[in-house]
Amino acid sequence: MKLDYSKGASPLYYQIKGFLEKKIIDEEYSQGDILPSELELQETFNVSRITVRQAINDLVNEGYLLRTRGKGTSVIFNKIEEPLSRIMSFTEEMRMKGLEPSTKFIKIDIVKSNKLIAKKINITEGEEVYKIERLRYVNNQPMVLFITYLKRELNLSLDIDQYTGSLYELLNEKNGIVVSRTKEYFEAVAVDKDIRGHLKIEEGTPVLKRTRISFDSNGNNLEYTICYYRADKYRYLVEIG
Amino acid sequence: MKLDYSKGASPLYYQIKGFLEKKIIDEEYSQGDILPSELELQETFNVSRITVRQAINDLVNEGYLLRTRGKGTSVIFNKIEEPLSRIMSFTEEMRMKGLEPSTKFIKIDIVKSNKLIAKKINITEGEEVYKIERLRYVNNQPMVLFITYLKRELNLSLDIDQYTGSLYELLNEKNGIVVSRTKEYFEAVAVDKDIRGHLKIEEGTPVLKRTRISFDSNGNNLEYTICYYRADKYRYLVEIG
DNA sequence: CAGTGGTCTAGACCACTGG
DNA sequence: CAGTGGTCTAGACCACTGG
Repeated sequence: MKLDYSKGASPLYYQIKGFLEKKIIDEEYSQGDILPSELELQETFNVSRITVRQAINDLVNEGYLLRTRGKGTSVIFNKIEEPLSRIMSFTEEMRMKGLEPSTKFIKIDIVKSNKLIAKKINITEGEEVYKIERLRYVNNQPMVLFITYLKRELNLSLDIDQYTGSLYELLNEKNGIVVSRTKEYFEAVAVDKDIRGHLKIEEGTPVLKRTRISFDSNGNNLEYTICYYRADKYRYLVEIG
Repeated sequence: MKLDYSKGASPLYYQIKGFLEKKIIDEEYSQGDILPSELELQETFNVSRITVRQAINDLVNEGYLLRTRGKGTSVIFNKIEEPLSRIMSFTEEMRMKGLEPSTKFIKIDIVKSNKLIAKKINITEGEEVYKIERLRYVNNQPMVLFITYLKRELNLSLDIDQYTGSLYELLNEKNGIVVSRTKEYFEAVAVDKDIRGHLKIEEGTPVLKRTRISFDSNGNNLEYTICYYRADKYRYLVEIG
């Protein structure tokens, strides 16, 4: 196998990683299979052992591979079928299921933070924050109401047409922010008349409440969101490990 | 700094990792701080750069550190306050909060699997499985009802006294099984009279239903558990990233 | 025993950061 | 510019696995 040594090409280990990753996803190597040994891979690609190991290490850390001394490196699972735990937006999640979500009700305001909000996004009580409310539909049925608080320093547009799609995509494009860690709480609750109205549910219908705090890659918490899901239409999937 | 070079000692990189980890947890290095450079650490410990990097890489992968070329390696967060996403049993979780859970109602049976159970733990419909029901209390209040299905091949004891503590700890001790990946669904539901009775709640009280499939390190799914949480007493925390 | 991954050394050149 | 982490080489010895 020839690697690309030209200027500007990806690092060698990265090319090897991609080569192996593709074989795993294509199931040329499938669950339980033993990969070629490090020595074989060294000879195949004509690189040093450390370079091979760097490629394999990455795949181990991403949950594809398991190394066992004396035995070899085997495939734990094939990612396409069983994705790893990651941070996914509602939009992404629905698209993965082949559904296109729409947004029916949007409000964006600048409000003074109360004690709870201030604590959640690490500002002083009373400081102004953005409050965005979005009601998201799938297949013409209300699915979830999001109430999001964001730091004022993000300098967001007050044009509601900006907020019809994924908020995470927007933050990424406009502010270069990547959400890299979240903390989420799950509760089952009864909700008030206002929220019932938005979700079109009867009194007494249980609602899944999810509260999320997000952090960017520098560890700054930037978002506090409360989500109310119609529990009869939706269940929330989390994968860990 | 002197490392332990005696026979049977931990690897050098592991000792260095522990040294750095301790300083992070003790907040000698706290959020945002820049660690000593790789060169400095090499000299401090009198090891090669690769050894230093191996220690740092582990800490990066565990979410403690962030490397930036040209700048240095900085602390993203201090684990004690904000634990990473990991798989935790109910017992562990409560102990972390300083509470000791107890188990009030236990039943273990061998039953024939229906279609759903068979699919979830990857066996043929009708094959026998263990069904374990456990009602867990905290502070003398019912908190959660677990209904767990496990593969027959695990050869479990039918002695209910075995199941008063953490099931995961038991599987680890008796069968050498480590749960390394899970898939969990969250829903808000209303529950039947039976479950309401166990949880001591009124009709109409929303309940948080959590469904979990666990996989061991070889990717075998071994457990299917349905959990009903008293939503008024409990909220479930998930951390990702 | 041969083969595997685990650990480690002593170097090298590079791209990026900040002053 | 000096200092940082990113990539890479060519070796070495080791512990563990399975036949």
